[in-house]
Amino acid sequence: MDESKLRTAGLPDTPNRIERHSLHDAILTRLRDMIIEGELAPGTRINEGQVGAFLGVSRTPLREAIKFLASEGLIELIPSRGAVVKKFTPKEVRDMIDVLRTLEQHAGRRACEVATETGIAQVRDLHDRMLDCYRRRDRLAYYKLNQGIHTAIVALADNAALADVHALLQTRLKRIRFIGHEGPEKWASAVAEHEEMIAALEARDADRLAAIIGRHLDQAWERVKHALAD
Amino acid sequence: MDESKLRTAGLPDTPNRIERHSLHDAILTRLRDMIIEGELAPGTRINEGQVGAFLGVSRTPLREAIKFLASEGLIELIPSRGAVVKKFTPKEVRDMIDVLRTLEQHAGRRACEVATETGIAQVRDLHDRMLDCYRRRDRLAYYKLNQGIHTAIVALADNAALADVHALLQTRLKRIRFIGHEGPEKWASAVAEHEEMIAALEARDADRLAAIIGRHLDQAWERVKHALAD
DNA sequence: TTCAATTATTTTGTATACAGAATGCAGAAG
DNA sequence: CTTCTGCATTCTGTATACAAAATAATTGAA
Repeated sequence: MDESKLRTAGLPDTPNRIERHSLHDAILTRLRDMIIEGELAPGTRINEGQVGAFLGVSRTPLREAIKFLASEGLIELIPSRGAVVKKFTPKEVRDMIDVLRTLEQHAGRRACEVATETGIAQVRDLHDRMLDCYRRRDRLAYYKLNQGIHTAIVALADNAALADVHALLQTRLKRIRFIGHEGPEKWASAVAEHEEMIAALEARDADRLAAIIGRHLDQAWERVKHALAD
Repeated sequence: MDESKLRTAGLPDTPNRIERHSLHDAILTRLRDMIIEGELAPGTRINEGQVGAFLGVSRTPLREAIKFLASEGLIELIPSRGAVVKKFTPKEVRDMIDVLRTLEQHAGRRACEVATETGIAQVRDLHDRMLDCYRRRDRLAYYKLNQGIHTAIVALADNAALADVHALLQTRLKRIRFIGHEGPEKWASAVAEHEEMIAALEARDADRLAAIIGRHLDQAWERVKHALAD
């Protein structure tokens, strides 16, 4: 009796449910990663039978994942001819970065207004861990933390729509940034900029933060634009 | 010989291909409209069998459309429990409008720089047609042209990513705006603001245009916020 | 009567099957 | 040798079928 009562009454609205069907997300994430990491190169036609067999799933859930990624803009749907991995032109990349700058600047300003101290401290923490990766020259971990910091700053603005569109563009750019290997000197300056960003955020100096973010993303474009062929 | 030469050589890269398979887009558009127009109310669970039968298609393409709309943010996917029409909280709506303002202001500034005269003229044309609808009190046509003008201004900025994210938020807000019936006096002021917007654009006065867009979207929030219950 | 447990039904998730379109190839005509 | 046409194959688009999970209904017990 005690037990049953507990089970029905004591449960929170959303229990610690084990994600029963994560297969769908699994396919989605797997495909996305394959595109980002270049395993599926831009311009590649996605053969449903082949890829499905490779992932060990039938075409049905695979096609659903493809439709999802198409809406994300990573894949292009051509009627009766399937899906191809979207290939971004230099202008498109530049435009994405342009929008990203606008969004992050706005997020930064808002963050200066509404962020909690603990939230800012968490960003500082991420930054410290990123510095650590920089010192040990761990590029991949650095890269991930770098993205994480930008996402975290956007999150501080406490605006779901802002976070959504930012994540969307960030995802589309991931593959490009993955390629854009900057040299040591540029890497150092990028780290320095990050340090400035955090400082401005801690001082809640919105204008300064926005300016730094602007410069930071301009440099991101500089770093990346050379690696774009067609 | 002449004919064959013409056929093979004179053809443009992308011929006037009849869209053979528009069914997919048809389902997508139909579903989207059903959500926007409230035929599928927010919070409604989408029964695949039911809706599929209603639309006259099987569950397979329907599910694909649902996944697409889920990525657009109009539908929420709950594992093993299907899809529900996304219900936006007042804060979420406010946040969306906040981002929309940032995006449109940015677009406006860019448009002042890079827009062609003919492009601006086309916006003016849309505006004139909208005025016409206003005079004959044709709300639906007015509404559509209103959206079209905002989209057109964004398009003038010539930035695909910007247009993408703008369209995304615009779509999410469509249903809300569809509800937000403003009274005659507010309607008049909205029209006046539009007139100012076009004038600023024609003068390529970026700051003024941005200011007007800001006010315009603040008012959009004012108009809409009362209609939001939960 | 009320609550819990078990069963029945519905509904989602995935796989398979089939029809139609697109691609590739081979042979015939020029 | 080139080009066009017809055929075969491959691949996409859609429908159907089946398994597992979730929801509803029913029965039994306190």
